[in-house]
Amino acid sequence: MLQAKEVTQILRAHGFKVTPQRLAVYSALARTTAHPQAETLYQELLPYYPTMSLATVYKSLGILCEVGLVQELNVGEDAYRYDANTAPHPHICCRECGRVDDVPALDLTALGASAADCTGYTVTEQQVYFYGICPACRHQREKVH
Amino acid sequence: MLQAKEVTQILRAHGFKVTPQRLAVYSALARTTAHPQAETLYQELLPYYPTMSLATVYKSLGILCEVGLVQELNVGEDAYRYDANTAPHPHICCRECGRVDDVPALDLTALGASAADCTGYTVTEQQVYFYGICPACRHQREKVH
DNA sequence: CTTAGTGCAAAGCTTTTGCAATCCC
DNA sequence: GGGATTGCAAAAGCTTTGCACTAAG
Repeated sequence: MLQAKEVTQILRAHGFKVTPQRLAVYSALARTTAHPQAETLYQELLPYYPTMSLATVYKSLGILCEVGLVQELNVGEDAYRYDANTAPHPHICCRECGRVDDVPALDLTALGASAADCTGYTVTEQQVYFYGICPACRHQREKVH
Repeated sequence: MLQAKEVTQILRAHGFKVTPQRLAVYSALARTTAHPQAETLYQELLPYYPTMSLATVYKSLGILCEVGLVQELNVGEDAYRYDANTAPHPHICCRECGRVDDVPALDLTALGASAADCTGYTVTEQQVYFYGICPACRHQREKVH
């Protein structure tokens, strides 16, 4: 989670202007580990930035991705999710409640290398998604029976 | 790639009727390794099934996924892609031309187990996506310089 | 001051839905 | 024949776009 000052520098270095909206979107995203969708971020910011529009949230997220401050996830829902942790790490998604968590510290570099070997591609990025049932939903199920 | 007879059995076993449209969608998907989108399948089938509609393609794909004959991919595009190879295997996507290839034979079971350890989830599925430049696009680039 | 960014509404896409006609079993 | 399925058109949902106004540098 970077400070506003650092975000400012990075935006400027890429030729983008620094606006309260962009800082707010980054900061809201950096404060949570819930991997929110654009709409969710918008609803969170609205009380503090009453004139902000959903289109601006989308544009800001696009730029934050472009400068490498944010990454876009797609767990196979209707909408994208966003993550201010840009270190490559897997995500895990609950089929029951839809929550998305980080999976810490699995080393995936070897995987990427062997994928490059098999396919002849030059591999630059990777995304790993796991799906299952989160602890809370599992306990919920057990209670019912 | 299963024969029509086997597809028929599997659909019936799940209580679904067997229609020419469903068989055609499966067969088109089983014949290719290009991981097409619904629209692409629709365009391919249209000459042979002039009355088929895109909605039917979507509905058929949904049912084929449900009975385990097909899996849905999401490489982070606007649209879903589909794969008749339901064995869990990674995919690799070219950032330049958008093609999606299979990555054969990487063992991912250990990954899933350690993800379950880290997070407390019960892990049931996984999707691994690599991104980079495919051999054809790389050679194209070299030619230019 | 100049140019990029915001906010609004409208458009664009993919995917889903409602419903009458049709087809599978 | 009965009930699921098709095909069409319309709807729904997410994301992008065009444009006048505003604000950053």
